[in-house]
Amino acid sequence: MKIATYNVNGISSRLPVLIRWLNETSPDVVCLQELKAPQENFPEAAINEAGYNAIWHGQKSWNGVAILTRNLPIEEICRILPGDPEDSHSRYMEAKVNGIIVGALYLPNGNPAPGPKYDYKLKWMDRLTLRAAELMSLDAPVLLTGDFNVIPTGFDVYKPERWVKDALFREETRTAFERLMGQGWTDAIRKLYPNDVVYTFWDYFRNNYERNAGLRIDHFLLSPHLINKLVAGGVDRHVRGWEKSSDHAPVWIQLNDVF
DNA sequence: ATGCCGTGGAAACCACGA
Repeated sequence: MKIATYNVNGISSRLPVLIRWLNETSPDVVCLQELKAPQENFPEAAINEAGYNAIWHGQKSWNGVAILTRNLPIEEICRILPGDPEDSHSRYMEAKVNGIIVGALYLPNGNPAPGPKYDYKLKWMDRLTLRAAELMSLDAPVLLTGDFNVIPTGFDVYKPERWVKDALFREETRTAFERLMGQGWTDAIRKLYPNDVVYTFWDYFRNNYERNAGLRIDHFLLSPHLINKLVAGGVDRHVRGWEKSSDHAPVWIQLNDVF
């Protein structure tokens, strides 16, 4: 089973690129972030026509997440991250697909830091860590994936010294991420490529993609049950070079789907 | 060190992203 994550940066503007990539790579499960569309404007017909079922949680202007599957039923578990009834952002969906619990997330950016947006990010990470602990305690195959807006280490960014005060890389962010990982999650892409520079995002300006001045912020966290099922993974880097591309590239893993 | 680009929504600029 091939599972992918893709921050599309606006599904309306990205639809041709998304469909082209789906046709080219045929992932079985796709988690999308930054739909930037209200619930009623999700292009369900076009997604269905490409061969995918979808559940989504939209929001006007910002955020928005979706889970797509090809020939697999989706059993929705929830569409908000538990822990804060005041939080109105569409940033989390959870569903069971093919026996795996998939937590699909768009973690807050948090800039400028410090400030209220950074406080929100850290609180959101605390809530995610609580939910992740609950999922871990189920002793079931669980996958947390999406745009984490966290650069785990200095090896995951071009010129880390420029990012030490940024919400994606500052010490509190990395500490919070390490606390989550300490529950026993495995960073699938880093496990597959322990010694390679891997980026999943390149800013639109300053020819960052052409210069490979990127970040690795889109991740797959595997619960222990899935570690031995991981057979491959990578970044569909070339998609970032297409016309009208997102600033993120799709990232994917392949799991040996015997349960 | 920086929003230089891109998107959406409202309004012909601004918020937001990372």
